[in-house]
Order: sequence, then structure tokens, then C-alpha cells
Amino acid sequence: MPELPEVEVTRQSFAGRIENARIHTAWLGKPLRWPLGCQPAALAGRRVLGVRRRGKYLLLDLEPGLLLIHLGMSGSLAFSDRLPERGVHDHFELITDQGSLRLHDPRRFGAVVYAPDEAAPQARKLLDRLGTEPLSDQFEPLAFWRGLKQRRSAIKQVLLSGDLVVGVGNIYACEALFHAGIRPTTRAHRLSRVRAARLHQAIREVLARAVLQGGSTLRDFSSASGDAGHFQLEAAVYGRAGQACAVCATPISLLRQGQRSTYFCHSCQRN
DNA sequence: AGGGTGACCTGTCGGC
DNA sequence: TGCCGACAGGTCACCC
Repeated sequence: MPELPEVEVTRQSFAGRIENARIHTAWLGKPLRWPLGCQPAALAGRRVLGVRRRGKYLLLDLEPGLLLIHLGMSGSLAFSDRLPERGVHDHFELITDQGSLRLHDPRRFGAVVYAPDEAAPQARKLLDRLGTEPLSDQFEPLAFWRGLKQRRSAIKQVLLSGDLVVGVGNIYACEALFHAGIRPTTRAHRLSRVRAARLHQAIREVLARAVLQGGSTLRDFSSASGDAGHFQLEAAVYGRAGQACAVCATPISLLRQGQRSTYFCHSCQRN
């Protein structure tokens, strides 16, 4: 479910409310992608100082410690002072004096990992390889283009790999490539500096717009406050195979790249 | 070392 | 109605 916009919207929806909360109880259900790395009971009594985001990870700064939360494909968080009874797909919960934070994740590709701090191996293992934050000033067109020049695989695969730029998943890779007029199969190293700059801009605009729209709700994503996203309603290509392109009316094409669906306009997007 | 593939897990949907 | 395969927002370990 969650790409950068969904993760950021989730963060914004509960960061302020959990700030300075004292953890009363931590509860762990079925195994997630990785083990927590500590006993849940060891988290009791700690404070939650705040919530940051790095790529698709949420970082809960504790006193002391750090919790890394990844939503995988089907995860979502809920934060409230009164949550309904736990369901079969609820697998982690932090009960605090300001409300409960609960992870719902049917496929369990998500994870909650404890690390003593950000420099600890448990955290570095997950964060070290991550590329640049696309909405930060660190993300520059020229550096992006230089990075692309070193990669021979299809541009969409490079975006999804997350080692050049983070947070771009299947939906927003398709959308950004459409807005930049670039065919998803184009080899990254063949993009000109001008087209790389166009893609750089498209990534920023698409992600920023999606955050404003509350993310994309395809099946059941909602923020930690329970609000659905609306960006899917303005997707130009994602999930629209066979429908007319809004720009040129050509039917949107569908192909598979690395076992993922790619949507694009054969006419608007060129090699 | 870059690049491609299978694996993880559950739910849903379309076709027969 | 029921069964079966394909597919779903991610990413890691493993091969060449």
C-alpha cells in the first residue's frame, strides 16, 4: 500500500498526538517481516519523543531507543485513545497515556524493528542503502542525472530500486514517468540531462501533490486518523489500462517489468 | 557489482 | 456455488 506519500500522510496524522507520550504497554501479535529485536515489555515506561520519516520508514524516537516501522504492501497505522477490539490482522500495538498506536497488516510484509539508536546495526541495516529524499533540497537534478548515467536497467526499475531516490513505488513511478513523457522501459543511462531534469521535477510534483491529497487509497489505506486518500482519483495512468489517455486519448498500455505492472501512454511517453 | 528472480503472506477478483 | 490462478501499494537474499 504505502509509498512515500502514504507514509508521510500517516506520519503527519499522528506525530503531534503521540509526541511526549509515555508507553504503557507494547504488544506483538503474529510475526512480521523481521523480528522486533527486543522484548515488547522492554519498551514500557519509555517516552515517544517524536516521529520522523526516512523513505518508506517511520522512525519513532524513544527515550531511549528507536522504533523503525515499515508498512510493507498492506500495512496501515491507527492512532486513537479509543480503538476497537483487535482484529486478526492487527499485529503490533503501543499503548500510551495519550492513545494507542496499532499496526494493521494483512500480508505481514511490514515490520517493526527496535534499535538502540540510528547508528546501531539494526537501524543501519535498513537505512544505510537508502537513496536521496525526493522532497528535500538534497535531491538535485544534476546529481540525479549523474546517478542515472551509471544504471543500465530500465528507468522504472531504477526508480523502484530506491538507491538513487527513495519513496517512489509502483504507482508514483508510473505517474512521474507519464508526467515527464518518458517511456518506463527506457534505459536510465540513455536519458539526456534535460529529460532527467524533467523526471526529477515530475517526481517532486507527483509526490508533493499526493501528500496533499492524503495519499492513494486503492483498497483500504487510511491515515492513522482513519482518513482515506484521494490521489488515485487523479492518477493519469496507474490502474487505467485500456482507458483513454487524458492528454491524447490513446488507450493506456500495460506491461510487466520485474513482476510489477507498468502503466503508460504509448503516445505521450517516448524512449 | 549490476541486474534479474524467487520468496515472504493474505485477500480478492475474474474465468470456467 | 466452488475452485484455481493471477494479481496487489515492498524489499530482501540469492543467483549469474
